[in-house]
Amino acid sequence: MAIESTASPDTSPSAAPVPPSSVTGRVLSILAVFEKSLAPRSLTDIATETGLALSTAHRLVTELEGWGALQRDTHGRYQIGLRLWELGQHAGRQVREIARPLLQDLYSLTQRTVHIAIREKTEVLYIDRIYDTRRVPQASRVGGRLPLHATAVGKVLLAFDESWLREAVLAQPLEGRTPRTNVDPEALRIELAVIRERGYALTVEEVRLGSASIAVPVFQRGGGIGAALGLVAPADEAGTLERHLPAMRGISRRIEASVGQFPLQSMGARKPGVRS
Amino acid sequence: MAIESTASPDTSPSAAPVPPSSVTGRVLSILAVFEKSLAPRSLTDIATETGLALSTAHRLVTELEGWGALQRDTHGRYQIGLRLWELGQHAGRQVREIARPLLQDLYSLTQRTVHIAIREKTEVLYIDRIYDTRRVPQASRVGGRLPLHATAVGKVLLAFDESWLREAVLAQPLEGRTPRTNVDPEALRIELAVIRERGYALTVEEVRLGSASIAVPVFQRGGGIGAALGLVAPADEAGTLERHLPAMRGISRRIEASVGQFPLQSMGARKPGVRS
DNA sequence: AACTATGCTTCCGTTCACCGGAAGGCGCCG
DNA sequence: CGGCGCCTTCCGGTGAACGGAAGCATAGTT
Repeated sequence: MAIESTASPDTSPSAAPVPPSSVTGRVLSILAVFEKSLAPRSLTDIATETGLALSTAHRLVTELEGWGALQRDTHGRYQIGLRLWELGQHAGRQVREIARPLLQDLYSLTQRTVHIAIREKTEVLYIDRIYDTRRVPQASRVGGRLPLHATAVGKVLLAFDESWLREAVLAQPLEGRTPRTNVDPEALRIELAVIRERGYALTVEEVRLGSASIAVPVFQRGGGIGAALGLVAPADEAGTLERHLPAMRGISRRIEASVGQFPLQSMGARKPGVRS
Repeated sequence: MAIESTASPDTSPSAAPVPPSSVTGRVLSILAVFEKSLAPRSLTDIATETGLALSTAHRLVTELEGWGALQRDTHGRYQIGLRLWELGQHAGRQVREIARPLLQDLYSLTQRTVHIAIREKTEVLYIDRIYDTRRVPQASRVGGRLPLHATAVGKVLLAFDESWLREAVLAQPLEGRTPRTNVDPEALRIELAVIRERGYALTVEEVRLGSASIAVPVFQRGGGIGAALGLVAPADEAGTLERHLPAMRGISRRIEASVGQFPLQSMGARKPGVRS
């Protein structure tokens, strides 16, 4: 069962993409083209980026368009279609529908940008967000990813997850997003222990200069962390972010309670070995 | 170019689904299974619902899972995967990112559930929504659809679109969601003319008993309607909904202005014949 | 207006990936 | 223990997919 990883260590970034041998793989590789950027592509672009023959790309793309997985703009270029968007809304739908109103409550309590995120592989994935009216510049967006070690939500997700996972992430090279990002594995290990102890993470300008963030865990019924609830504010508020903790913890409890009856399985990553 | 419509007028609802002949079609039919309900399916379920042989379903589903289009829960059942959700977020991303903060502004001005919707084929598709803290029961959800003729946003979308489209929808059988739904084509035609004249639609208990709704159009730079901005409230507020119109129109203008520079093409449906 | 460039669409004979019946696990329940 | 439901693997025949090439459409150029 060799998984044809799309994140292959391709030596030449712009050349010779290997077209998958199965039709399914080819179709998926067409969809994957749109993961890199949201820019609309011409048929030729798609054929080039996937390594497929033009006529093959044409046939597959036409069928995808007919179904609604892709759609064409006025120039005839292709983009992800609405039907895929709808379909994607189903993934973890309960969680988002439950969390959204509670996120709003948190927003009205704090008047700050708030978001909820989960861990996907070794990155943070932002599930939903309510924006501050003051429009603090954001480093991420809903559906976007950031490294686990640089964000407040990421640190929480890491601190409360299993130790083997934590060590695996710390063992990788850690990207520095700003001069203030903590990229020292040893220092991070200590920081995560502190976070686990006091129950929240606080970062200042580690992901973007000018903004600070605080986050608390959201646990699952069966034990283990399911998500993280975060709040973002201008860096000059960093000293007073802790005052939002009671509200954040209260909302986190309510999310845990509401989500509890649903397994919440769909959103979390499962470990490979499943027993019993 | 016969489009293999999935919404086929299947005589027997639970039996004999015809498996598409192309691999692409089969893959898509597997994804389509999850459009009906968000319930996780076993492999056997998928094979049954698509009409595929078990071994075929197994092969395709395994490949989809490997890529991340599907994922398995603890019982081994399949669901839409996170990678598809992320991908879907790309569809019409600008529009949603631009509209979201403005929707929030409208919410803070009105303190009512507000949403933005577009037309997809002959239905309303809800793009985004901010929920009222009072939790008025909702008939729809983000990513969900409702008939054009029964909702305020739908009526606006219909009223300001081209006449051939309007007539086509009125010619179809019109489903009544509640006893108060207007299902008479002639009466609807008149109502739509009134809506076009005064610039907004108002519905009371047409989609769900106990709730009323008001909506205004959002036009595109190039002319033509792009979306509709709606507000939902308990039915007893029906008489006073018009007081929200200034706020709604103001926000609509701002959405038009912000979206203007982007073509917004991706979200709207295009008519078949494109000239010049 | 004629010409060139670029990109999309259609066609069709060859071939290889897909299909699906069948047989072999695995876990559950009576 | 034996039966059952469900998942996974295997393998030979075959038809759907492949891709080169030719035909169109549209925009840009002399």
